[in-house]
Amino acid sequence: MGEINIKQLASELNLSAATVSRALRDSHEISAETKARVMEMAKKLNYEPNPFASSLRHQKSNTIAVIVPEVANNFFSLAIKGIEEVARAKDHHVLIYQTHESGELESSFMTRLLSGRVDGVLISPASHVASKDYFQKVSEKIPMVFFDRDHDDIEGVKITTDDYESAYSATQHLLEAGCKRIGFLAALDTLTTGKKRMQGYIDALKDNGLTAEPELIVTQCENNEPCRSKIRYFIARQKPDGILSSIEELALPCYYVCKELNLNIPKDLKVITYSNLSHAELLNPSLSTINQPAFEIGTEAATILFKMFSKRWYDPNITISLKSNIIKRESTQA
Amino acid sequence: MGEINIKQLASELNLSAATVSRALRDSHEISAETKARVMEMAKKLNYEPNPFASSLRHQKSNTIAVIVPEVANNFFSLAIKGIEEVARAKDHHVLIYQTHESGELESSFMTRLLSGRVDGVLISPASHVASKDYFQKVSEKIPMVFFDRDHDDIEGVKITTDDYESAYSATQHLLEAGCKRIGFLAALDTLTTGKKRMQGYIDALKDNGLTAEPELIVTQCENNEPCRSKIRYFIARQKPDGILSSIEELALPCYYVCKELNLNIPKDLKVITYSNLSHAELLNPSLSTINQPAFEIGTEAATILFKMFSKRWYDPNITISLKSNIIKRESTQA
DNA sequence: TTTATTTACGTAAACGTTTACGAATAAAGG
DNA sequence: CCTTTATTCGTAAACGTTTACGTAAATAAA
Repeated sequence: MGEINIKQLASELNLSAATVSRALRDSHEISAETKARVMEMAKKLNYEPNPFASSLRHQKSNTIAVIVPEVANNFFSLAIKGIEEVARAKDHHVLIYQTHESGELESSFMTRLLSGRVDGVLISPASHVASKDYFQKVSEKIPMVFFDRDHDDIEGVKITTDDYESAYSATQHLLEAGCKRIGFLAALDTLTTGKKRMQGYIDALKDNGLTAEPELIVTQCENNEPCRSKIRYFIARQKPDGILSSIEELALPCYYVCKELNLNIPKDLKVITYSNLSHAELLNPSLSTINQPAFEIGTEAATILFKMFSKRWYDPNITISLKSNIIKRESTQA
Repeated sequence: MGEINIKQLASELNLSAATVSRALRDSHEISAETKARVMEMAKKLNYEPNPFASSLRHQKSNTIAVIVPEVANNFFSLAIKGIEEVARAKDHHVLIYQTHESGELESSFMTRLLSGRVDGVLISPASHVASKDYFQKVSEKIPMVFFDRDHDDIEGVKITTDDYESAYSATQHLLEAGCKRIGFLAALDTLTTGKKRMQGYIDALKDNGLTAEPELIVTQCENNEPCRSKIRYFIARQKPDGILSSIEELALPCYYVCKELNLNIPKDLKVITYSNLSHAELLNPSLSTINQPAFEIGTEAATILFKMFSKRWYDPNITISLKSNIIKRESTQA
């Protein structure tokens, strides 16, 4: 580990470790002259204080944890970017954990964070839920903020987007583009996020005199290979003329499937999806998206976490909703 | 921080802290009966050992650092995914740092890691270089692996891809598709990575009886807004009929620019680029890519780092090159 | 001058673990 | 029976920092 410690540095200067420690933290108890001597020698010897000793003594880690389903995801990588930048400004370190949508893994990460390894947690929960006890347990001990995803039966500080409204608007948009038979590719249906998106879809249909038929809602279709064939079967069988996808990973397979089935987007099937694809405009056809402010969600969540650290945040149970941006492109053209 | 510590746990059991510690680590010095009692009570009281005390004592952190230019990037997020998975399997924690291509930031991160905060470092260096001393300084103290990017004048363990060969092949591919005037969008030219890509381009031209004309090489064009206008000017002025881009971020602007200039890809201009875009196939036209095995680079780099930890790796100066995959699509069709 | 206050530093304890060393008991060997 | 060895556990020191407390000298107030 680190080479030189504060005692060696102190003896080099004929000072006590206490004085050196205080000098380095610019304490008023130390003379300017001594401070200068200490600083110089510290730089000369490349002294770096041992963070574990420091954390042990202070009972704080200057570290936060970010728990996400996946890093390699347009939304989460952007959110993490935002989080890291805020943490950097606050001189904190960022630990990353991937759950791969597993509740068990998530539970294991969370409970192990109770050791004091981090001062706070930013989490976007896994969709496959085992137990939920650990959320409560952790948030009782250390500040915690949900971002993007959350459970409606868990209290906490939550940064989300306008999932209901955006799904409603997107459905409305499909209807206005002439769709009569709109399919919904569900995901995250164990989470508030997914439920709201579905409810927005259902209500928009209802408000337009239509009913959401169960056979038009595709569920249990996560990110793996059977997914595409399930979608192919759905499109071939149900012949929807519009699709609202609740995650990017389900929308892009539609493009491939339409090629296979010789269907034209948007003539035969219009597609709109939640997505943070930065180049949706370059797709063929360009893809209409519900774009979530991923970066801002990250910065906002992190900012609030730091406010919780400094007790400048008092509401333990609040949901802050940021606006998504619906961008209409060729894939939903009338 | 953590609520209960080992002393309280011990007193609860009428044992000494030492015994509890040993029991938890399954030491042979402790009777099976006692171990069981300890385990049970530890679970009951949700005991989590304080990692800082443990790290302080052991002089190891069970943590690795990943330093990258950006997290929100198709390549790096995939690499990080791979790294995290390997670290998970080894029960290590992963700290993330973004340099935003700044050498100063990178330097600051690196030198502060000398405190012992991490047992090893995985780094993909920033393109804007300040000094390079810190690479040497860090790698002398703790295991360090370069991935994807590196400096040719710095020794070390490096996981890269076949940059020279892939650039050569891509250029060859453009030539075979009929290009006579191939532009090169340079990036990372301070790094071995970028230099090799350019050399591959130059040599491929030379081997085909052509010379790389300076006005066909666009440099100093990083990821920001002036970038697109620079590319627009380049295409309008130099009228290349083929472009090899050394990073994804420079290739996609070509698509936008060609729309603006009413140029047809691939008829008027063929484009191929280094990229980890997962849906290059869906672009209009579908984009020919040099696909780097980002995930594998991540896992390979991490695996080697762990071998260095356990002294099962002896070569301090070696470059391991993984093969990139050139995927020819519509954007380079003859 | 004496006393009170300020300045500048040192001593030692504490943070929570781990582990070298030692000790007590039990089992085994003679 | 005594001695040796194995088993099981406790004591105390150590990891490197920080900080409450103490103290000596210098300065100010009386």
